[in-house]
Amino acid sequence: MITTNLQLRNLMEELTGNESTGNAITLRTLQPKQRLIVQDQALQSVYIIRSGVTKCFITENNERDYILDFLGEGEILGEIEAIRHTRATCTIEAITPLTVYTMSSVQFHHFFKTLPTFGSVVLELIATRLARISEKAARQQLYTLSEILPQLLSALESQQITFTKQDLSEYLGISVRSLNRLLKDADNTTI
Amino acid sequence: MITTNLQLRNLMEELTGNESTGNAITLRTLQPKQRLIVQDQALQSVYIIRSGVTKCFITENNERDYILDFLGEGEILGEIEAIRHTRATCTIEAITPLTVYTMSSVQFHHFFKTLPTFGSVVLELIATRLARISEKAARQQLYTLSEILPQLLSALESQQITFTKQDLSEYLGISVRSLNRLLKDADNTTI
DNA sequence: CAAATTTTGGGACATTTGTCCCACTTACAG
DNA sequence: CTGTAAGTGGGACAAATGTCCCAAAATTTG
Repeated sequence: MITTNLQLRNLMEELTGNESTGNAITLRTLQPKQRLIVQDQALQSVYIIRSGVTKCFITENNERDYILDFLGEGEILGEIEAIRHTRATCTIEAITPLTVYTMSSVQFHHFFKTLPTFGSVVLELIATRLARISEKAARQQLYTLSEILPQLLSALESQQITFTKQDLSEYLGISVRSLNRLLKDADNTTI
Repeated sequence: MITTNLQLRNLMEELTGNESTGNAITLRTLQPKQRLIVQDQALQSVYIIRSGVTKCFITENNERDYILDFLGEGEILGEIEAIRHTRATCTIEAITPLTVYTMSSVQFHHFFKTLPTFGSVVLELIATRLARISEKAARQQLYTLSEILPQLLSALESQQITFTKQDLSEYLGISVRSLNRLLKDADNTTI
């Protein structure tokens, strides 16, 4: 539900404390609803979440949003854009108070090439994200929502934060109305 | 519609001809409907398409398939599994006669680390794939199919191969019946 | 604390999509 | 050439989802 990567979080903590790498990394804080990255914007930085949770979403031309994932501690942001030299493909918005490590895109490339641990952790993170989003897309197309909902609800219970119905429905790619209907029906069958 | 990566294809051609790297790469040929990778299977190799087209799909527990993408020349296969040390997350099936370059997963990691060009091309390819599948997922959730279909049809026209209705509907994540209905309606509005 | 705003819950109806089924065409093996 | 299988096209109905709308609850703000 909320992805994290403690390995990368710990590594960043280490790099920040290290004399030779620490001054390339700064910290930044955001409040809920503030946006770290805005779709179609050119980026100069790469971020790694130190604490807090964000939503990563795509806004289509019809102004509707689709939430790809909720990203938490140790997740990296803006790396796809740094690698591909493109504008932001999605928007990153804080849904809790947020602290991120910040480095320039150039520095990111430098770390990636010169620090084997950083390189392999980031590579694995991106590969994992690709697998996750692929599986999510498949699940959403192949199952009816009433089959997906129970999984989502149990995933929600183990989370410490609560999501708005709006966010949940955008994560599922359905309207709030449909989500409400499903939740009501789920209740009835449980009783 | 069909993704390709000529940069990687050319690079592989070069590496195959090169004395020091060539003997780590072999060629393999498949016929349409043959499977190069089967979901949940453990892999020992990484493949790069030399010629032909494949479909990359996920089979869910309800036996339905979702086609993530059609992969053509220069696309890499099995790299996610090599990076993450996991079993195959999807199945790769030839839909035309296919020739692939084959290398062991170990060799893949070695190339990635020691050949800067190979590393950066593969990294960029994976990043691009992540962006593509994210956009596809968003599009499928946020637009009605009648809005997506015209884009798909125009993409189809520029392709040299024809897809079965089955494949197209699995790419869209809908039933063949729905696809037929949409195609019929699209015709009527055009007339 | 009260007003204003956001969030939630749900009725009623339209639209979309799936399921089941059958007929017609096309490709291919014997 | 012929029978079988695979692929295509579509009717009829059921189920899922969206849209529009309104009211109650919760949250924020002055």
